[in-house]
Amino acid sequence: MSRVDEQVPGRRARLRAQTTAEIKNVALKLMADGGADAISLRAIAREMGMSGSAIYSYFETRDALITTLINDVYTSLMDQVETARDACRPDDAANRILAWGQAVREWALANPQGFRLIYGDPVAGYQAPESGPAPEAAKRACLGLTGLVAAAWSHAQSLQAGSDHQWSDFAPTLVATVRDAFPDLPAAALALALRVWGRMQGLIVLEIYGHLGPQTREPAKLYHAEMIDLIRSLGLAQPE
Amino acid sequence: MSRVDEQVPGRRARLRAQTTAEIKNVALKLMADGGADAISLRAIAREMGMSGSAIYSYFETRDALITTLINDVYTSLMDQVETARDACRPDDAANRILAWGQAVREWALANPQGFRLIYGDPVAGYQAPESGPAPEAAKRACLGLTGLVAAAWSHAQSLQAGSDHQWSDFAPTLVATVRDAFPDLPAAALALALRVWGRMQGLIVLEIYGHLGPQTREPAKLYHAEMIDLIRSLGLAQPE
DNA sequence: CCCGTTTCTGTACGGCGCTCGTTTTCCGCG
DNA sequence: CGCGGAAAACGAGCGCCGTACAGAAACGGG
Repeated sequence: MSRVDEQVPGRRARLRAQTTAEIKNVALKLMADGGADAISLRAIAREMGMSGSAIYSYFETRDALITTLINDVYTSLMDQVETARDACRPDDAANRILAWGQAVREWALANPQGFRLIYGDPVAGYQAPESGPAPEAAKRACLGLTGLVAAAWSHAQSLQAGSDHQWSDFAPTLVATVRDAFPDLPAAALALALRVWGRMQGLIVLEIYGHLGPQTREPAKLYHAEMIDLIRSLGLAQPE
Repeated sequence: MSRVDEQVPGRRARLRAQTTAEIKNVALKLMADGGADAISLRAIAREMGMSGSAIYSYFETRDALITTLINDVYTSLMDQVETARDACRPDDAANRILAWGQAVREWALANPQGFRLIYGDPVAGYQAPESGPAPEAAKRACLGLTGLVAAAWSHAQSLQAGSDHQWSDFAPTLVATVRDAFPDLPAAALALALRVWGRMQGLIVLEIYGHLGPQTREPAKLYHAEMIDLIRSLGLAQPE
């Protein structure tokens, strides 16, 4: 009830936020060279010039730090991907798909360890939480792709015969979100979105984990061809 | 020069092989529940009732053990996949592709930690060796897929316009093997094979690493649909 | 100014990979 | 049979790690 009343953050809280941010930055630096396993609380503390156990004032456990990192990194990936998509005109479905895919790949190449953190084995015995920003980001990914598919659905629909997907095949919350955003879209379109997701990730994962490198010198060309084929398989005219 | 003469392996060597095998089996068991990071030399030794440092008579380092495991596991995967493929008649290109893809997925679901070991971050700071059984198995995968593509090439060729792949885009040893096995195949077909690889892996990776589970209850249906679409995109008639 | 909360420190425990000097085991040869 | 020597196993120790805990220090609101 002081004059300044709710100077909401408070000096103490500001310092705390700053230290928390520094911990995360150092952790990201350690991860960038050395992988997720190189993220050690003691190393972070050493780098910051404080005692190892002091970190525990900011993160209850190493897993908690990793979880936070995953949330941050996943969110940053999705931000960048959505930005790239939105740089194309909304009615240019083909180029929006291409932009999405290439944005994912470029982000992955720029942040390989971050990509591994999100999509790979993040850390020993780590269990992905049921909810939180990371699953939220995964849903953004899946939903964004659904949007891309929705824009192409009038062309793609006729090519999706043969598989009989039900709404009950999917997670209720995802279904709710999708049906809210795209009321007229059938379950088959959501299935197609998930398949598109897998198709965009496949080559990237192989590349990031070093399985493609020994086979080809032109992974970018390969990925581009795959995206073109994907666009064609959705019944869209090829871009450019 | 005893009566048994050259009982070539020798009793000692047999014991050694047996112990080596036991170490690997215990390691696989530890990996099956707990992931690759749960493979600790001390835990293996404890399980086997011997001193921790004794393991070093059999494996120079933990990474050496992991490398051996990767080789074994990767080879077993490829054996199983090739067996599944060969259960289809050679001229039934579509079903051979389907069999290949589903064999990979089923193996992955049966050995998720093994799959992570091969295609994910196997272990802290682990660097894939340049040569050895594991890259060899990767080449088998890639080459096997090339065979599938080759069988479909007469149908697929016309659909691969637009991308200009050169032989020089690929690893020389891979090119040599491919051109030896399929002399008439162009570079574009090899590119297609790599793309098919990525396409088969994409959904599996998402599923194994738990990104698909929260979204759908029917990953098998999804994967099957993807394989059907893949087959269609190669210009083949859909199976059964 | 002072009390309570927050933050930080040092120490400790157990587990890890790995090294090294020592001891045990046991094959193969004379 | 006995023995020499190689292979294998041991155990202590080093430096890491995550984590727990008790006490000291810093600090902000009353």
